Amino acid sequence: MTNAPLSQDSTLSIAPPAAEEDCCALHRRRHAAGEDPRKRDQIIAGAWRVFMEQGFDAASMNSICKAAGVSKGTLYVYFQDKEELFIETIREKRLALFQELREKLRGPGTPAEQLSAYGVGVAKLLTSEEAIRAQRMVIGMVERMPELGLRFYEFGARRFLGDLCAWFEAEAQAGRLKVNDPLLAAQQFIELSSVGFWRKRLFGQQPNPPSPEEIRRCVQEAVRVFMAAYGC
Amino acid sequence: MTNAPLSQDSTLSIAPPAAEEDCCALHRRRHAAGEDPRKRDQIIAGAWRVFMEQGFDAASMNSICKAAGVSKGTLYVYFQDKEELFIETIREKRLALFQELREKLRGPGTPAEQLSAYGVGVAKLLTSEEAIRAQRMVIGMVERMPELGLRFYEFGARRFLGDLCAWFEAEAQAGRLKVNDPLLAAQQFIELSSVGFWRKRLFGQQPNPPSPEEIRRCVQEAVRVFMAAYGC
Amino acid sequence: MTNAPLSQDSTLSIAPPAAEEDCCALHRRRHAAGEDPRKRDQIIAGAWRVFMEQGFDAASMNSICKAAGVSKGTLYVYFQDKEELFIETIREKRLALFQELREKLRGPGTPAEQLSAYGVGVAKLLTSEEAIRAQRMVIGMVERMPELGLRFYEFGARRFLGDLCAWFEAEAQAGRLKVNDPLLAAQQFIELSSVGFWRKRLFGQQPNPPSPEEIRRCVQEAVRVFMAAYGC
Amino acid sequence: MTNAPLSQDSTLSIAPPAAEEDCCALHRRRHAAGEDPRKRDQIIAGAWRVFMEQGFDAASMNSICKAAGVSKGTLYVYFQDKEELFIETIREKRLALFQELREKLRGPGTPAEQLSAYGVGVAKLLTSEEAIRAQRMVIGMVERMPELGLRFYEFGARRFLGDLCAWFEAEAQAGRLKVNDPLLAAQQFIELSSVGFWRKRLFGQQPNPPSPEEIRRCVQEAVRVFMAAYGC
DNA sequence: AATGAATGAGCATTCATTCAT
DNA sequence: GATGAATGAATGCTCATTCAT
Repeated sequence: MTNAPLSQDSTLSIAPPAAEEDCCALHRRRHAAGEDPRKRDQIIAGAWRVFMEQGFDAASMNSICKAAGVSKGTLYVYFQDKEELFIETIREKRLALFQELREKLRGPGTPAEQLSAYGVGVAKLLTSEEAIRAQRMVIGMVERMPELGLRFYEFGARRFLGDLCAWFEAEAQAGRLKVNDPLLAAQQFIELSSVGFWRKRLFGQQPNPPSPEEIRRCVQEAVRVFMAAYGC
Repeated sequence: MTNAPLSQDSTLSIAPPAAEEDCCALHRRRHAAGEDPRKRDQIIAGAWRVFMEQGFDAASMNSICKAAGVSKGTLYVYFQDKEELFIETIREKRLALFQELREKLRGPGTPAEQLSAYGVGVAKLLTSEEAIRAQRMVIGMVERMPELGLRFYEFGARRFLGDLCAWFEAEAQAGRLKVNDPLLAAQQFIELSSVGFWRKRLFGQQPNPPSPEEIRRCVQEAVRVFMAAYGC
Repeated sequence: MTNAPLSQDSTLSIAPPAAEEDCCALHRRRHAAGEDPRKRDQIIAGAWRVFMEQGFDAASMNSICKAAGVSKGTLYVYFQDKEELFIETIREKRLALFQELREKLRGPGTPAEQLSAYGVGVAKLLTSEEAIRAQRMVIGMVERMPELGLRFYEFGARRFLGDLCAWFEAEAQAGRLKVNDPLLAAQQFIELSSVGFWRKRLFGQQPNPPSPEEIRRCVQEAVRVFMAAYGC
Repeated sequence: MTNAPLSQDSTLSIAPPAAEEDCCALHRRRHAAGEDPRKRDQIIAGAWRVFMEQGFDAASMNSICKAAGVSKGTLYVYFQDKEELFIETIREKRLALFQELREKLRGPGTPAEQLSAYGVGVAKLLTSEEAIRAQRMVIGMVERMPELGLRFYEFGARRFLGDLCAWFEAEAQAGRLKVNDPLLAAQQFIELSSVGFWRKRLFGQQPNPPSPEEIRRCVQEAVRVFMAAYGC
């Protein structure tokens, strides 16, 4: 039923680009039930807004309909039930959030510079308003929907750790870093990069994302500490 | 109607002042409505069990009554509504959880040894089953009950950071460590100590608390990294 | 959950006898949840009115609540769901309807007279407004609730057939009737007694129960036919 | 809006006069909206299948569309609403079921033989799976759709009774039977012929139609009883 | 003071019907 | 003329809260 035609996983755009419109118009005048990607995105966008503000249980399907601008019937054509809607909403959000980050390690500069760029990316991402909201919801639902937590972690944190890990191994082999346990090092670096911010944000302690300057400073210190321990 | 007598948020004393206590005990066996601390604890214990297993919304007041072994009427004498019961339950749990930790830094040994002991304590605490469940619930409810998150952080993380921070300042002044920004250093050390575990546990990625051995290893590395960056 | 205190299936009395009232009042002031037979009867009475007029599906639980003068919550304490309420309603009605009949065969008079009295009883019963409504509902639900039909037949028709059958056997042995297949004879006699009426009433062809005179005439003919075939 | 082509059944026919029909057939292959009898039959066939299995309320228009292989729009062109579709479906089924029977009384043989043949026909018909399902549905809906019950009885039972009645009158006049009240006699004979079976089948007590042998035996006894009472 | 039966607003979900394509 | 996506009123049911006992 689910995530049909989101080819690039990045367009949450509600106003569809004209080009695609034309293309569709050419091939078929009307979408099959539950198959119009534009409508699906519209529902997900509304659901996201409501879930984000009220959480899974407090969000009523009625509010979601209103927020999405579709009728209940339509909503239930696209998603079997509230749970599926939630899971899919989180999935789309996760995809949208995690898309951009992964290339930073391939950038130019010294290891410290590359690390720094990556650290800033991670810190910015993890503490962005949307990511925090998504993570809060997922964490809050882990007991009742364990799969959701697994997937979220798997496709978020795990992936970054993998990238970073591989990069550490390469750097170590090239003799530019001294890393025995690259996974541990990767985890350490990620924790250091968002030091304090993530936790604070999760608990609502800091209502707004940290400023770029705060992040920069934090990551700079993270790199300093990290290089002190692992640099040659 | 939070009839808790906790004036400074640190005393968990539920028992009413001695004078009244005595008087009561002497003159009548029976407590005023909603004033029997034993019954209050009993309710909180039941509520904690149910909330922990089902979360705030999915937990029904009925189950809580059953779990606590009291009637609905009684429950509503002690707590105004579900929300208050939840907040108080979390509060008690937080107090219970955070009680033990704070003395570790005053222990004997080199700075590295003291740090190590403290790191193990923090990591063990933060990833214990009860703490994880409590944190998940709090995080999941932050949007709807921001106060709850604030307090939880304030009286948990913040406090440890404060202790650690003060300790760093002292060690720096004594010339045993080189710490410019003790708060940042404290945050870094705490993140390093529970590296990876906390996040994983929150997301249900790791169903059981890390073993003492895992924690030991993780903290050892944390101390190593930390000392490399901040040691003299 | 269901039919608590109906020990002998005979008391459908909605207005409880004063004696019982007193007794209850003496032993406990209040009934357990879902255990007050007066309230149960009240709900069943309301449900019967609504089901009778609209049928199972068209009857809404809301209407039933209103008709019964109880809240939805209460209703759902006494009956697990709509289906159970329906089944129990039908059961009570069946018991109430079928209670009176069975003694007629033991009455005085010639076999023809006894038969006649019984035939009138059966015909009157089967075509009474309440019986017709109950039978219509049961028949209409047989596909979805086969048990219901089975029980209804089992405890209604089957029982009468059994009585009649036994009576025929006795009469045959006493040499007053010539009956080879007493079950068939019993069925024949019952069909003859309500000849045409039952079917007509079921299909709504005859809005009111047949008059006593009509019944008398019909049964008289039934007895005549029957005695012509089975009399000595 | 019942555009059925059933000329005799009391002329519900809204269908246009033959002339226009021809004209249409000649000039264009396409029927006016809701006028293609093949499509109408197709819908009725699908509706019958679904109604038969689920009953009026539980059957959804969606399932019926699927079963009939037409779209909802089309369905609603042919039938104003669910109720009308149901009524028409029942009507067609009634016609189909009752079509075959009426000639049996004109067959050869003694009165007893003719009666026997007719009785077998009636018993077989009334207890056939399709007839039982149809009758159950009609009976279950009588309260909400009284017309439906009236018509069903009128064009089913009533008709047979009429035939049989006329036959009895003829036989009586010919001196072959002694019948005072031919209508009563007809009802008696019909009840005797399906003795027990009809009721049992209606209540789901007997999941399959009675075997030919069972029917034969039952009718044989019916004829015996009947002739004992009415034969010369 | 304690109880738990009763309440009814609120929920997720279904489905007969309409109407733009 | 046919389609089937969209609608939203209506349903069965739950559960936080109240209050008579």
